[in-house]
Amino acid sequence: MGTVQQGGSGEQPASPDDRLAAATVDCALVPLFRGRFCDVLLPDRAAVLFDEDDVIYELGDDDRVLFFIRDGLVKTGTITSQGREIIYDIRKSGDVVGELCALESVRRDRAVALARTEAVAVRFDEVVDVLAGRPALLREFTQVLCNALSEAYAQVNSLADDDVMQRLVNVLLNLAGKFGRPLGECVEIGTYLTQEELSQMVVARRERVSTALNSLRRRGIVHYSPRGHLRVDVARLRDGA
Amino acid sequence: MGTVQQGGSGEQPASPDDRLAAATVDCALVPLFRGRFCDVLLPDRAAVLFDEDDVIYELGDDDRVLFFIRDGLVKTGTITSQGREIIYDIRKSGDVVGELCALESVRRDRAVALARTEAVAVRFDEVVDVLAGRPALLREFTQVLCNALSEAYAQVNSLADDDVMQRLVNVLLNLAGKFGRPLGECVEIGTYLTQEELSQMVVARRERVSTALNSLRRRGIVHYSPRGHLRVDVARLRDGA
DNA sequence: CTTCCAGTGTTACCGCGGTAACTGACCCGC
DNA sequence: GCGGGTCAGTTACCGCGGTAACACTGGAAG
Repeated sequence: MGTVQQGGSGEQPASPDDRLAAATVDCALVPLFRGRFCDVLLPDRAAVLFDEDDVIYELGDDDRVLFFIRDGLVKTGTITSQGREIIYDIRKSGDVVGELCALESVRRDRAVALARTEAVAVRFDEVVDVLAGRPALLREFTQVLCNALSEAYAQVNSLADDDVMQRLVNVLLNLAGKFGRPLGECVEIGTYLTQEELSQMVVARRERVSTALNSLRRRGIVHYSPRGHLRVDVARLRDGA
Repeated sequence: MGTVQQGGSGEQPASPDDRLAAATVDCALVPLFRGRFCDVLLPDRAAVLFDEDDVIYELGDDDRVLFFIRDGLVKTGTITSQGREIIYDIRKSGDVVGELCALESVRRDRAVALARTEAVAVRFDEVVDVLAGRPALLREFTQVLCNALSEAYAQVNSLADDDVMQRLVNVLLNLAGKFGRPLGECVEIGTYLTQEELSQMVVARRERVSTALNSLRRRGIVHYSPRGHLRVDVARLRDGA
């Protein structure tokens, strides 16, 4: 369940120039590393490695720890009392995971690596200590929380008045925004997700997502690219709904 | 839409002793005033008065302001693209409202007074300034955000695998926990909510909530008290679901 | 008193989507 | 090659809950 490695080095390039370049790219892409969060909080810390399907934390765990993703892909979600898995969000390099631990000692969500992931674990107490006295960082951290809250509310709204097709469209647009690379008319979603996983984001049966997806394919709005990656026509997706 | 009155005084008792007593009661009851938040942030500020049905802030507003409720009752929620109103939460004396404004300049939720409400408005910037350097307050504020997030996720879970009856039971248990006063075997929910409002919390049609509620009444789990207030048998409600 | 209306209670209809039960494609290890 | 496992695609059935269209009540306003 995750191998400890020495912080700072790891899979980063070795030479100072390379490291600077990598850092610049990171900071351009990501919300939390941008505001010097990494500079203040993360240097000289042990990173943890997770393989695909490794559980980062589980429902009911009582570690009050946040994970700052250096590299990789993580799903956050839960398993309902009836055993149904739901995915709240998918997070990538530069995002935080586990922010809900600020609430109580026992976790009400879970996080699982969807690919090999390198993350830095920081105790909630330490985060608070660092945040106090650094208004800029505090602002950023608050934004992270509010962003999650806002997306959760959006999910509730969507469940309230969208049908499965519309919810799927929402999920695809989100994914295209987060993981999309432009590719001709379309945007290719750079991460492979099974229909099962898609359906857990849509909150519907896999079968429904399958037929909805094929309906979009028949209309030429969605394509499968070679390695099973989805290619979506964002414009038509957006006004088709 | 809200009358400005001089902060600190208002409807509070005048003598020092009375004010201390009132403060003690407040602090015993409520999450945010408890931790000296009020002492640091709220003295000498103008309070705003809202009548029933006054809008505190609306979808699309761009004021980045949090409201600390001194007294009253406020619903937060939204109106979906299809015109359906949804209630995310109901907040009372001691709670904060408008925390989502940390995210962007335009509000994605709305808040409406359900009863005469007295609240202190504080710009988000100021909140950040006060929070910086006060870890205890920072912790509390983070808790407020995480609590909202956690409840939003719970709502998603509930929408994913509970039927209307179970969702209604959840809502009633929440209300009993927040606004309940013990009364014999039962707990009386101290605030009057129309079935329409209940249905907006349950996220279902009013008609369904009406029949579900009466089903609970016939089973003796829920009663109407004189002024239309609900009296619920928390124990049976909990294990009935 | 009567009128009006917000809130409540109920019921028939029907469509969306969960359930179940398959088939088929592809990949991996033996 | 063959068998097993994971993922994808499809369809018939049927139940929950949205829709619509009512009737009833109590309080407020005239």
